[in-house]
Amino acid sequence: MEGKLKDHGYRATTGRKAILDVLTNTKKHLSAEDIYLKAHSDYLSIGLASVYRTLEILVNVGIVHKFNFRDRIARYELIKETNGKGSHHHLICTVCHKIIDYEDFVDEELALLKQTEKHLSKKYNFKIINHMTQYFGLCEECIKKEE
Amino acid sequence: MEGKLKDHGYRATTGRKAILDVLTNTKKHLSAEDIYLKAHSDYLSIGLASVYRTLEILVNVGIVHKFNFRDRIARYELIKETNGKGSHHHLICTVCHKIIDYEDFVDEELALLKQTEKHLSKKYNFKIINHMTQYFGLCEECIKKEE
DNA sequence: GTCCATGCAAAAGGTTTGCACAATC
DNA sequence: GATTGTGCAAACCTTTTGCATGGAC
Repeated sequence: MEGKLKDHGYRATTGRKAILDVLTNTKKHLSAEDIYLKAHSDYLSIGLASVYRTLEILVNVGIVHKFNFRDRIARYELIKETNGKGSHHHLICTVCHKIIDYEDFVDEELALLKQTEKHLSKKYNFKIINHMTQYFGLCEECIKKEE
Repeated sequence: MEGKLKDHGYRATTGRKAILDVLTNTKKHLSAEDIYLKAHSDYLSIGLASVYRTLEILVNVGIVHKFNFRDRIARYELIKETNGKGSHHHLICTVCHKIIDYEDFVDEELALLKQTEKHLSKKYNFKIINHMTQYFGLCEECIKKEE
């Protein structure tokens, strides 16, 4: 993964490695500040600005995916290359903003999405790199609270 | 549509009607500032803060959908009630940030999404209100530029 | 007439940028 | 040793909020 940085002419500095480490070893949907705080344990002097700069590079290089849910806080996660169904399927509660990742039923969904991808690529001459599906609605607790 | 405002206890003011008008009569993916600028032609004295306040209400009431693409600018569009396949399928170029809406192939896609929706609702006790699919990649022009 | 909505300006808060210093190759 | 990356603080820009005034019911 550090190799990918060097391939693109970027240096593999201690700070960047620390950030990659954080992304590798934690749950998803981390904000820049989350990453900044966690990276401190490995590498005390890192600054928030560098975290942002590194994340931008990682997104451009294709290692990291940047999300925007409903709020203005960007969230980041590693792109898993093992299969296409890693991570980008979410249930988002519009009341409490909780995010549930689901991994079920993704196989069948994926089959169709792949097919659609093929159609779309051809029709719009668009090179698809990845995708994201979001369902908006009410989570269990917020349904109860509404009653 | 104004009725829906009143049902929820909100007043149907001139400014709010102007905003609904803008949303009804323009293309999608408008930012708050876009709406603010366009609303000025109908209703000169409207302020940006009121646009934000109105948009928040419209989202809560379920008339408008709020999007976040890659940047920090929120975008808004009317929710079409006629069918489920109105609007929330996008191809997003990660280089030039162009957004292409596609309407093709949505029928089949929708069938599966609906099915997945049912499964997910049951499993997570989540009440799904709407969904969005985004494909990230490179648009035709940006592919050419890369060469 | 009461209460809600508005406009303006100021504040908030996530992200970006300028600059001198430090680290990498 | 040259160039790229970093930390800090200040700037930026979208969105939110406070408050006195205006408009809807």
